[in-house]
Amino acid sequence: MANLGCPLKGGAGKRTGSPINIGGLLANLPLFQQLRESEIVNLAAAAREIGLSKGQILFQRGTLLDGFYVVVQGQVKLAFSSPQGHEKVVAIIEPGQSFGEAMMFLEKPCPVFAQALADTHLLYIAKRGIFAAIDHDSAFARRMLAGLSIRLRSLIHDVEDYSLHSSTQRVIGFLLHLAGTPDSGSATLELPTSKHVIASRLNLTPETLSRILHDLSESELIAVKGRHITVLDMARLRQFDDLLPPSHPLCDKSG
Amino acid sequence: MANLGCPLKGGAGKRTGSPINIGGLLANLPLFQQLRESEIVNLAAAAREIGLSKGQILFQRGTLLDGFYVVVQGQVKLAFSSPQGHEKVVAIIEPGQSFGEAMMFLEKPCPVFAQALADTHLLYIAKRGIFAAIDHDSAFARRMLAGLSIRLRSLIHDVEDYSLHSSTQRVIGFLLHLAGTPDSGSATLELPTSKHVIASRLNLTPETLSRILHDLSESELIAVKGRHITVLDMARLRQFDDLLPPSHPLCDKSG
DNA sequence: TCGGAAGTTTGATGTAAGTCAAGGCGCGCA
DNA sequence: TGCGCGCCTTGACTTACATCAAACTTCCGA
Repeated sequence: MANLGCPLKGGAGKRTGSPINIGGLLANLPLFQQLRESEIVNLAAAAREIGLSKGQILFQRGTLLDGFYVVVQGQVKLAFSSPQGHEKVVAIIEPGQSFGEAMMFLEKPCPVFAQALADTHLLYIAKRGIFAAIDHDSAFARRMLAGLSIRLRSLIHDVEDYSLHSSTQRVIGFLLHLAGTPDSGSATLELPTSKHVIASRLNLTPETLSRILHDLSESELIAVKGRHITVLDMARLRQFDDLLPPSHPLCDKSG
Repeated sequence: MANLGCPLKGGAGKRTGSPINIGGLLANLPLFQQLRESEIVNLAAAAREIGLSKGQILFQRGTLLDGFYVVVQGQVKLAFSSPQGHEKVVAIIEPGQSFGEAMMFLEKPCPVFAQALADTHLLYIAKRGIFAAIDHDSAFARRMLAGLSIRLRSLIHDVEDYSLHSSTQRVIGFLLHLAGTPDSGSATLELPTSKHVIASRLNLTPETLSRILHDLSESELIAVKGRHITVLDMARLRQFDDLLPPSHPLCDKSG
């Protein structure tokens, strides 16, 4: 097991104010937790640091990725934009999460663009490092496969959400997700970014999101204070989700 | 390179009328094309044949998959159903294509169910066979990763389609996809299954699909005869796609 | 402390697509 | 040959959500 505190220095001197420990960061990531120290060293050699300031574009749609990215600090959004200037956020990447693996393996133009939502600190890991790790260690290959599978499953979840659930149900799902484990009682949470971005992530307009949060407040299911939201009763909020459709008696074929 | 015509017989005698050559089938699949013959033999040992009749359910949502499936003949749909009895088709799997890999790697309940759209002949390949191949051959692992990446990319495409394109645009995209390569002139195509299923795949109701096809016919962009559709002018149909949004001048911020 | 830009809310209105309900068409089967 | 049953189409109506426009809030920098 790689020593998390090992004093590896990232490649040659990069443009970093603080001399950050690339190996240590890598070893902390879920994907790389079980790598041997020597393998971490190799990966670190294929990695470099990237700093982005808020709003900066990392890559545009159509870019060929020769590696993938890990967020160390900050936040990155993946989105596509329509010719009409509309924008749809596909994912919000938080520290510890990675993105771009699939497009790295595919060697096809990336269908989304990536933009920093805040000042952000990334690691870029070149393809060769990953391929070496795969060749070295089939367990690593399996973990990589599991990683992509998780991504796939969450995309399928999104598709289900968009096609089968109402906008209110999507918002509730999102809130429950943010609130995390507590199955009942109240929970408090903080929206990870602006409501504008979250609305897009949920496939709705800021106006609609605002109205839905308002309605949920009126029903005393949640309390909203800026980005701070309190779920007053997890169980009741979850029910509300199931409760909505019946009000529109659609294909109830019972006779 | 594996001999496509090699006289491998599938494991012990299965419930097959025709004694089908599992090894040969496997060797033909994109995923397994570059495997050595010995590896094909191993995979074949982990595989078995499955026959489904039209309408039969292969597995329900929530099933744990201990392997994945390859369609040899026929057609399988992957879909989820809402509590209200609605159904959303995620994918239509054609001969030569596979499904279930991601959920096999994840070891989590499958979020969709699988149902045969026609009498269908499948191969089931147990996890152990794939894991052995991965351990044996890192190039195979890479191909598996590329395979999942393709799947991921096409799901992202779906998400883009659902969130950014109108229903007419989605239908046009689908038709262009089916029509294939010809960049201009006319092309003829056959819908792969009933309009009901295709509508669901495109996230719209049968009524809406019917109306859209009608409108496209009226505009003399296509001609519809049952499941048989002729795209009269590929280029013009593609344009129509771009042409639609301007008719609804939305966020054009030019002064 | 003020000013102003960005983010958010609220209200009035529009519309794409869904729903409901008949009716037509094609096709297998008697 | 004609009957009956799915599949598809057509029309009238509904609705969830988007759009447009304007006011309000927050927060930061001068």
